[in-house]
Amino acid sequence: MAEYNKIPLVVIAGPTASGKTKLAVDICKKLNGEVVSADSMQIYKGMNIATAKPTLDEMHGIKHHMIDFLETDKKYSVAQYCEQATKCIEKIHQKGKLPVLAGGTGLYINSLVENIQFVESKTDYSLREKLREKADSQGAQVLLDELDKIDKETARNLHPNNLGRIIRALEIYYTTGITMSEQLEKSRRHPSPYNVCMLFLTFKDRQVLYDRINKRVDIMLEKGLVEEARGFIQLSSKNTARQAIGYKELVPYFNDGASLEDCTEKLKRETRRYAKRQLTWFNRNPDMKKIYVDEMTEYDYKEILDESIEVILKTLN
RNA sequence: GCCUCUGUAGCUCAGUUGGUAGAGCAGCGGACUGAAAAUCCGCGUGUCGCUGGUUCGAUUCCGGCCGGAGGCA
Repeated sequence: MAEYNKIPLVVIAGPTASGKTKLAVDICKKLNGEVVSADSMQIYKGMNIATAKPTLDEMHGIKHHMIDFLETDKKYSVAQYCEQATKCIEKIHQKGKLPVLAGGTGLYINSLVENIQFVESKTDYSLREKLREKADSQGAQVLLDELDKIDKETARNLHPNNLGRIIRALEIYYTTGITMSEQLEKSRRHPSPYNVCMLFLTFKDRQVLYDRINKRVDIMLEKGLVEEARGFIQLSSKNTARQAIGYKELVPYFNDGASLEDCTEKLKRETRRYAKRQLTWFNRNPDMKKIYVDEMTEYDYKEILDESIEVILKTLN
């Protein structure tokens, strides 16, 4: 039931190529909303084709936030995302409009909706570097043992191969004095300010989603993905933007004479795997209302939209 | 037409001196709090082409059939 002191918020989650962009725009048109993107790659300027960033045409005059604002050599993080997106949502609400959070980055969506409070201190890259060197010379197990003495609970849940997480857990302790598990508990002390309705676009038949993905990659190529990629593969692999699916898979084509066909296959496969990880992420959230889009052709689309609107109105009012 | 090779997981292939089988890739499941389109963990999913025979027991040995590749004509 609605709570009057909370900000109404619609969330549209789903794997890549499930139709989030279109649905978000149509919901905004019907309910006087604005889109807030929750996508870790669409934030970057110029990365348009590979990220399937909505075009002006596709936006239909609906305002989109949190896309296309960051230089590709800049790093970004969940914490920054939550800070910026939260402000966006407040502003939209103050204007009397409905914020519609749409995207495929599960971590961003959850952290924002659940109002996760991140640690105050900034990322300590030099400390990370030191810890990484230690792992290189003495093995990751040494770091995990070190963590185990500090924070048994977190250490138990980490595999020695997952070095990045081990380092992060140590970083939190060494820079703030509190352990990762304490921080996890602390991060949830603030209740969510949102009266939220979450829709999850998903598929009964996985193959239908995979077919859509394969087709979409072909369309991206027709739109000039190769040319776009040419401009980004020079980025250092340290850059977040360089991790986008659609560029790194084409590197062998540019540099090592691999065939475009082979790279395209790889690109499709990586996109499918990514979609699977997204499904895993969203599936575990029981608060999301599943909408099966298997038959989301132009013909049935109206039904999906109508159902979405109905669920939203019922949940938010 | 004859000869040779070959048929095992979705694909490429290993293997069982006869006790119903295992690698890589693909796939599936999961985790996720400052990299998250990232990172990491777990899981063989199988009428061993079909059909007779020998055998306590055949995917394995033998015969026939079917499919594929090559050679000789």
